Amino acid sequence: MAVRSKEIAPARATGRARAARKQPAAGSRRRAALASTGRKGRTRKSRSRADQQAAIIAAAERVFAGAGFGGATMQAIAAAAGLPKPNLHYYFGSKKALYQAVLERTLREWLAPADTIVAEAEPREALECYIREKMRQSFTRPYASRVWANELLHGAPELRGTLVRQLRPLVRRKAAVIDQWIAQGRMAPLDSMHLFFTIWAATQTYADFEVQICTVLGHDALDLEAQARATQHVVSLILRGCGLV
Amino acid sequence: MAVRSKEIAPARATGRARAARKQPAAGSRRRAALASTGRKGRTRKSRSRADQQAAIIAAAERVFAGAGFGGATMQAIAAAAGLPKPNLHYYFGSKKALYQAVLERTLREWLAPADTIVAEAEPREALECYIREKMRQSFTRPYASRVWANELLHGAPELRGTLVRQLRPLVRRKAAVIDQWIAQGRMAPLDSMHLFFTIWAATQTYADFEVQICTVLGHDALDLEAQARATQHVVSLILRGCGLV
DNA sequence: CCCGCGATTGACCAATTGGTCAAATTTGTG
DNA sequence: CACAAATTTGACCAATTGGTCAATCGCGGG
Repeated sequence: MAVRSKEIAPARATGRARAARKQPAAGSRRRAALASTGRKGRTRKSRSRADQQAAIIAAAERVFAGAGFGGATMQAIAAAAGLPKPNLHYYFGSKKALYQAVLERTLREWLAPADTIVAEAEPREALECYIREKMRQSFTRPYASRVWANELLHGAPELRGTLVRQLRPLVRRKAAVIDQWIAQGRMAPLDSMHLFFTIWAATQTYADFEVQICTVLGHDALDLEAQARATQHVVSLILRGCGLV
Repeated sequence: MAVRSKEIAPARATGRARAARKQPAAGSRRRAALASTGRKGRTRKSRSRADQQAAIIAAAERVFAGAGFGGATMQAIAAAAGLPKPNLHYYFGSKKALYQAVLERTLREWLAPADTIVAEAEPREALECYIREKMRQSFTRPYASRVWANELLHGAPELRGTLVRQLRPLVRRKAAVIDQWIAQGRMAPLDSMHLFFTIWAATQTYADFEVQICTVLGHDALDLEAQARATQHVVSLILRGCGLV
């Protein structure tokens, strides 16, 4: 039943024509953004665009976190954002592009807390601050953490480059700071890069595997008190593990 | 060659009849399994069946780990197992059932290492042994860990019940042992349940987020030496964190 | 007041997906 | 050997999915 009467509709606009049409949209988006920052006041138009994009990204983050890239549907994201599906394509072109926009936003937040780790700081204070900030992120933005975790879990096909270009150099820099502290005898000798892996794991587990933790603890969700308790546990366990009393 | 003399077979078995037809298969499967254990020797048939199922589960584990439940396709699993797609349905009925079979297998391995944590044991030795076993699992069966992680990440829709019925009681029992050790002054005071969360996180991160770790370390994969180094790091950090020198 | 352009939308594909079926083929057994 | 049950397989289907498109809407500038 393969052959049908479809042999009539041939070349029309297919393939690369789409991409060509889509790029202009992206172009004008960038233009609009520039205009809103540079010119007198953000016009209603560009503001609406930025808002719309932010709303879509927020909705997409929730849906991707809940179902993974493969399990999420543009339909579901559109519904979560309260928009018809073609709007998503209007703003982001494709599912993958939208996904990357979500990941990009996450990366920035993910890297930020490491700022506290600098050679001039006091080791104990710097690490405690870093861990607390990571814990705070896990509790306040669990969806972002889950999208990130999901991507890594599946081999990070969309951001291998980013890991190499941004995460890796950052970690090496921060690990050097810790090595310096160790050399000065200010903390126990340990593998500084692995220390980061452990801190990430110990903190993000509260976002990524929240169900497991809540189930084991017998809570419905982690209230502020439970969050404080978890934070205190992670901080003291790791600080003691680092020989920082 | 497609349409043929099929117009003869009409209303026959359709709709709910399917499920009915599939159940018998499952029934006979169980029967066969019993026969193979109870009777003289495993017959060629039942062994073949068990082998086939094991092969399918192994293939499914890889594919689910790499793409999540939503991203994995029965086609891909069939290809990975070297079988035509209908065979998967013959053995497991549906994608979800196959997924649950994979999860079930994982759970058993997941729970096993905790056996070392008993009141009679020496805290330091028991915990070290537990952590090392968890690390070993991460390195030898990363796909299983990822399937499990993926499921938790997305809210564990398929195994909430299992978490409540099996994981939770187990953890409570083991946490009680640790609390006892703490009460006896044999290790630093800390929250025993959260200690488990941290150990799980710190160990499984090497399976779940392997890409991230390899990228940061600049390795292609973690060779035996790197594995030993990671294990040593986690063991000593956590033991020191527990006040076990 | 109207014009132009970006934003919105419903209707619509082609491709893929999970799942089915009936016809073969293999296997164990009386 | 013959028969029935178990297994394998290619062809097929309905539903869903990512993505498209032409028609429309609405607002700000002339």
